[in-house]
Amino acid sequence: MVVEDKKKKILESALKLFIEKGIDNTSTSLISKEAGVATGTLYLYFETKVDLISELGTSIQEESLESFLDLIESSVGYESLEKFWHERVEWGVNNPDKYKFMIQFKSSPYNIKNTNVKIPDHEKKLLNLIEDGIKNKILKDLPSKYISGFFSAHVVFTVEYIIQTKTKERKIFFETFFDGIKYTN
Amino acid sequence: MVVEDKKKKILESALKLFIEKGIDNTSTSLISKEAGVATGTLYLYFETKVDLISELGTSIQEESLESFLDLIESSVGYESLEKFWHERVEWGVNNPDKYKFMIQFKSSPYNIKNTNVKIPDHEKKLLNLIEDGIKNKILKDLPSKYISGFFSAHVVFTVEYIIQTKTKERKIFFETFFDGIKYTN
Amino acid sequence: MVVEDKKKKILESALKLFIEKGIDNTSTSLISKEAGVATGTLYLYFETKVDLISELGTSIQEESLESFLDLIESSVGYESLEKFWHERVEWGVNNPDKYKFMIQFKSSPYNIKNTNVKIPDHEKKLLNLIEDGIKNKILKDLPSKYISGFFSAHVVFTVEYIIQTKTKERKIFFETFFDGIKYTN
Amino acid sequence: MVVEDKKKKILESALKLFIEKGIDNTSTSLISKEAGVATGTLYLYFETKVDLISELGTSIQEESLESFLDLIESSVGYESLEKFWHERVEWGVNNPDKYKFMIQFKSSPYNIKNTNVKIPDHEKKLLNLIEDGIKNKILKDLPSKYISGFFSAHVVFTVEYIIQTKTKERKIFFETFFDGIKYTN
DNA sequence: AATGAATGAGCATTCATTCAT
DNA sequence: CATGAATGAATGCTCATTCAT
Repeated sequence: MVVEDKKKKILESALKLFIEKGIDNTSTSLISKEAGVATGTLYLYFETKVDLISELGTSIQEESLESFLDLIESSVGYESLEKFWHERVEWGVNNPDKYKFMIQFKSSPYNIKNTNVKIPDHEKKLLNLIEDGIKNKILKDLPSKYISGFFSAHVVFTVEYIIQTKTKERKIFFETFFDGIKYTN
Repeated sequence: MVVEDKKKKILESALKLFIEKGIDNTSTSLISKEAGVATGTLYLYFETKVDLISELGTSIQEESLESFLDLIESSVGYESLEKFWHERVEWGVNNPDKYKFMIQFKSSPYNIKNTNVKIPDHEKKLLNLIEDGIKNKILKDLPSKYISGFFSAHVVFTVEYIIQTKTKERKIFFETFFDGIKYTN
Repeated sequence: MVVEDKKKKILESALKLFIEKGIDNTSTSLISKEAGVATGTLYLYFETKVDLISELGTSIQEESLESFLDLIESSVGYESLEKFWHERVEWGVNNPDKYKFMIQFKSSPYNIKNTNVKIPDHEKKLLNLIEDGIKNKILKDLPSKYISGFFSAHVVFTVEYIIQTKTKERKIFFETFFDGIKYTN
Repeated sequence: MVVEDKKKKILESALKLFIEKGIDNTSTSLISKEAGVATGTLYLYFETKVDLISELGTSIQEESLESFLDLIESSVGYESLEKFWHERVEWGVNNPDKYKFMIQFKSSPYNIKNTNVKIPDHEKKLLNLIEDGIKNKILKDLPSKYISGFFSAHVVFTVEYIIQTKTKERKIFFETFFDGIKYTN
């Protein structure tokens, strides 16, 4: 219990500082100080700074996908896509720090995707659903990878917008995505 | 002339290395070596490493907007928006290094927006046009800031997609943006 | 009994690791792990790492002299010297790890000769015997300290040679020492 | 000139401290302080601490052999061997610090013999001479490696003895070596 | 302007030692 | 007696920056 608390505290401090100052401008000694532990203690829980970064990034990615995976079994249409979109946006809005770090981490050299199991899994499912949607003339005939990428980019942008403006709106934002990809004859 | 050439060489070397190895993993001495000048010479043109980074980021941002500003005088509609969008996307596709760095720089702790002059200027013009579009029922009644932000995010994502897939497609991608924001009754 | 077993286990583990990796590249926590005890346990038996090293060095030195002391009562001549020499060489050949460590320890900064009791004792006896030998024209008229030092150096070198070459020869090696110091008119 | 002075100063300081405190108990920052330069300066001249140690060890070994190599062409007998022996002993007595370090370095894990060219070269020559001596019944019929090793061990011991006692004697010491290996029927 | 040797604060990491359990 | 999590001083090394030439 207490042990896990200390590790948790270190991860939280790291997260906070990484967002504030950037990963490379945050020293391990500063993380320790922020977490209220000695410099050596950090190395009791993480072999290297890179390990700490990786574990933080991976654990947040997995956490962010937990609820998402439950939803992914249905078929694609306005409602199901909206549900997915909403779930992701809401997670980002409710976990702004983790969200910011996840974005930063994903495109960083520290993200050496190898132990990721869940993530490609969920991506594949989303792609399958999109391809179904295209076949069934619910979605435009675009590369499925373009649509899934667009989905992610749209979510990221919307999360940032909502955090900044603190707006309660959601539906109209989702529709800027869905109207862009829905099938029209 | 010769002086400016040296400064240019340093900026070019920095850009190349920043993309290759990341900003924080690129030492000033390595930049100097790559540029073929002495370590001290870099400090003749830039007070600090941060200044070099800022100047590089700002100059690329400005460069990317040069052509954009000329276009911005017209009125908003499918054609003019498509022109803007196309211009931005094409610049990104044709200057992938500068583009990558610009994205990286914008969300880095080094971008302490303060010396920006041109950028808010052009943003204001885009916002004005969007607001006109909303009033004239060409665009959906959304916050104009949301639309301009969506525009940028869509461009960024599309550039990345095009670079990765080397596709020649453009129009269908633009339409995923425009169909999302165009007025429908 | 059990207590002494634990201490013994620590000393044995330390010896093994010191030879394998060197004293300074062996951490106390590694010694503990090798000995199968907790890190803190080591400090129940030794105040500091230096104390552990000293005690190990001293105890091995004493052990190596145990048999030697029994022999030292006789008079100097080819046979008695050969007996001494042989005893020492054989102990080194049969205890190569302890021997290696002893040599290493003797010339290390950790050997701050102060607690030595037995050692000078035995050296004095050897010196007395040598001085008798000189008086009785059995040995060359050399400083007795030179002869006793030569004795030790010759033993050390020979032990190393025998370990490396695994030779069974002894007598001819002893004679390279004895012929060098025996009286000739 | 000045540059070489700085490097020389660092090597001298390192030598002094290595003997005083041992290699592993001497930090690079202490070496820098002793040499009167900044911590970073050391790394201008040596890539790593290990490189510094290696260069120091190798350069001293080579220096110690310079005069030795000239002598090695003659044939083996009392006089030539005495000349070799004397040369080596005198170098050790005149360079006590370098000598102590060389001994320490030779048997340390830092001596990864690979770039040594001169050293095995000279050893081979000495072995050849000894083998000639054995064939010509000048030396005892012992393994030539034993004799060459004995030579080195005898020199080392004698150097230590002379340094400690400050004696001027030489010839009688050499004879404790030569009488031990010379042919007798 | 240009050079590059020199600086020293700062970093990631280790490890002898302590102490609450 | 025994444990092992926790400590923090110390280490080897880097690098932005300076300055005498």
